[in-house]
Amino acid sequence: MRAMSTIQPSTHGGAGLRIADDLRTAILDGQYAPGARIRQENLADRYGASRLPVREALRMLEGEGLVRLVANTGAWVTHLSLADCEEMYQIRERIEPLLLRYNVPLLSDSQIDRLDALATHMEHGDDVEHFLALDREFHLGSYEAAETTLLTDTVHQLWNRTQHYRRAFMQAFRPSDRSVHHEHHLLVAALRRRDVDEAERILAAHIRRTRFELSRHPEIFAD
Amino acid sequence: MRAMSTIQPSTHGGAGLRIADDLRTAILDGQYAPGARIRQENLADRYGASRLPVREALRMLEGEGLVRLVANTGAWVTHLSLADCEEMYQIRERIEPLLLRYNVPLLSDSQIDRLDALATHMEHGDDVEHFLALDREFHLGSYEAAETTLLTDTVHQLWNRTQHYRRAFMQAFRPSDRSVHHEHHLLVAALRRRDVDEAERILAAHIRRTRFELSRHPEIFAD
DNA sequence: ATCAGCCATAATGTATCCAATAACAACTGT
DNA sequence: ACAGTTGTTATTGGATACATTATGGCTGAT
Repeated sequence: MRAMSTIQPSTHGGAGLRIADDLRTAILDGQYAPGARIRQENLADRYGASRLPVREALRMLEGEGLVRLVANTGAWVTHLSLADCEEMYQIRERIEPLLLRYNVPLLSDSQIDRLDALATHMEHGDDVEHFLALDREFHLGSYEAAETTLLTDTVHQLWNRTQHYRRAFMQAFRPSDRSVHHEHHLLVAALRRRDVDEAERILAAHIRRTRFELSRHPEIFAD
Repeated sequence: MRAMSTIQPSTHGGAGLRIADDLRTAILDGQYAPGARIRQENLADRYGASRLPVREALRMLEGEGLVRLVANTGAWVTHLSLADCEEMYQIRERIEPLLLRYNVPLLSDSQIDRLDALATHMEHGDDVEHFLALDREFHLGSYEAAETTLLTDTVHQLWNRTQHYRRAFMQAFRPSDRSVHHEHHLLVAALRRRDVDEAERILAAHIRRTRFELSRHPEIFAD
């Protein structure tokens, strides 16, 4: 009846998934802040569906760590503590190099060219959202060649779960430090040489350095 | 009508969770083989509930990777390929040492005593199920001291997702090789010395060796 | 005899309705 | 005035009923 604006339920059997996809995007875009309450009925009529597929969507996103569900109480966008976030960065530091290792021999020259262009493009321009998008595209792009499934999914989830705090950090501090870009270019160079071990080292250091920077600004995680 | 034996629905608001816990246990116990179809209605009247909480439970287990859901089609116990399993072992090889690192300084002497006893107990006795349970208790027990959340959960999930293939491997081959036990004892010794780096190395090697053994028996993953 | 297409059946997806829980506010008693 | 309690309301949890989709068997034609 209402909210038929967005989409008509022409396709049966994927409502929960569609809602989950949309809600995920909304959370990652920052339209929902961590800790924000999610009301089932709101989503239900926003998507012109009943609360049932909404609940399924929430369960899916709970599995991805983006949403926290409490029985008989409600749903909230997951809120991370600094300790949680550091944990995730430590995990990333260990498994992203592994994922990169899978990819190094498989990345095409043109894919590497694209990464190069992204790294360069990222250096110029001062819009936070733009930087976040390019940075994400750069790193996840370097993982696109291999057909790993679980590993790729895990890394994507880690990026999603920390997305908001990356944004908060960038918005608050806009580091003048150019290390990020140097590391990106070094990484591209190592990829060109197909130097797996060095690529792993650079990436691990890149993530570790980011973790240190985050740790120095615990106020981002203040409730 | 039946199955009111187990629990009366006195508690409102946790049915999905209860079903998920039960089903998870059943899958890990081997009562459901990988690839087995899961019928919503079956579970529904087994647990004396409607299909609705069953679906929630399935979504939860899907998030944990134990179940695969296809829209309009059904649910199956997740089936892993050898490549998938190797991926998981490679991830384990990288992050379990990290989790162990968190724990080494926090494990109490009595906890280490218990690990020691488990390692010894595991050596004698030839029941596969018993070995699996003790091995799991040993390793996950060595991760119980730290209050890491995401990392601990991830490791538990990896253990759960590979549980069936560990069982299949042990049932099929019962390795006469005693390396497992030597590694366990070496690990306990390193923990006693609070030698973090060495403990990490031993654990990584332990997991890596297991991965190699698995790789030599692809027939376990034959459909 | 084999394969394509159709139909019947069984299982899943969704909406609506009702029950139960929890948060909140007003009230009463000390 | 304050705290404990009770009632009210908004929100979530679950069951039943119905729509929709996939699947397996059957029929018929080539």
